[in-house]
Amino acid sequence: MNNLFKALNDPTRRQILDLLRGGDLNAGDIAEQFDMTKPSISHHLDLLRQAGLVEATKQGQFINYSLNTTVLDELLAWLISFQKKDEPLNSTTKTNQPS
Amino acid sequence: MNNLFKALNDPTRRQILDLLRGGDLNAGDIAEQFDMTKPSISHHLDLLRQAGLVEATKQGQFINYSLNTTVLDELLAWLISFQKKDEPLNSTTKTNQPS
DNA sequence: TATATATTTAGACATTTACCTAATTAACTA
DNA sequence: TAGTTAATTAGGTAAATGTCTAAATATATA
Repeated sequence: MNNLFKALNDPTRRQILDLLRGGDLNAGDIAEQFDMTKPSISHHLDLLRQAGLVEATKQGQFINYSLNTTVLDELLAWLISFQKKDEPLNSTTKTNQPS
Repeated sequence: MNNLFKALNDPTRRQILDLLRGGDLNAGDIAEQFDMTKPSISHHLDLLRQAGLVEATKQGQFINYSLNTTVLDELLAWLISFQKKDEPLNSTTKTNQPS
């Protein structure tokens, strides 16, 4: 989870993920969307890859990046468990009801 | 979202959230659970508070910390939207079916 | 083969982060 | 009121982070 949270803790990287929802892109096309140098974007892509959020596949001289959301499942499960554990385990406990 | 991701991007802070699932605790009781000084924990609690993940209420000389999971809803929605957008918008598109 | 293009790697730098110790603030209690 | 306890604030430090420029690598093409 550490790499995942680290990867998500940056607006540029989250924007990259959002971009890739529209379909695969190569590194250059991604870099074009940001006011930042290619090496910087390359670094961000590397962190996303380390977290398993994107996959990089070489296609000739280009490198294609695609989204991989399966890693997010773990995070999703963690979040959902919070919503649940917020209530007492015993579901017979009275909660506020409209009278 | 920035403060939220920042707050979650630290194992100690995530452990504090996990701790608070068991019920409210004051700063000292939280600090006791970690091999770290009180000022350091105080700092972590501050970041969690800034993100809206915990609420601090003074009770005499103690400060009570309680979990607030409503902030996680936003993150949850963001994550779920990823799971969806991964598939083409058009739901009539053929997917792999067992033959 | 020489040149151009796509991308990464290397190295430097400023900022942020996580931690510590020491000092401060606030509240309780003998 | 003096002393103790709970917690934060202040200030310092080492490590991590995000960015840049310059150099390197790999592929394509004239």
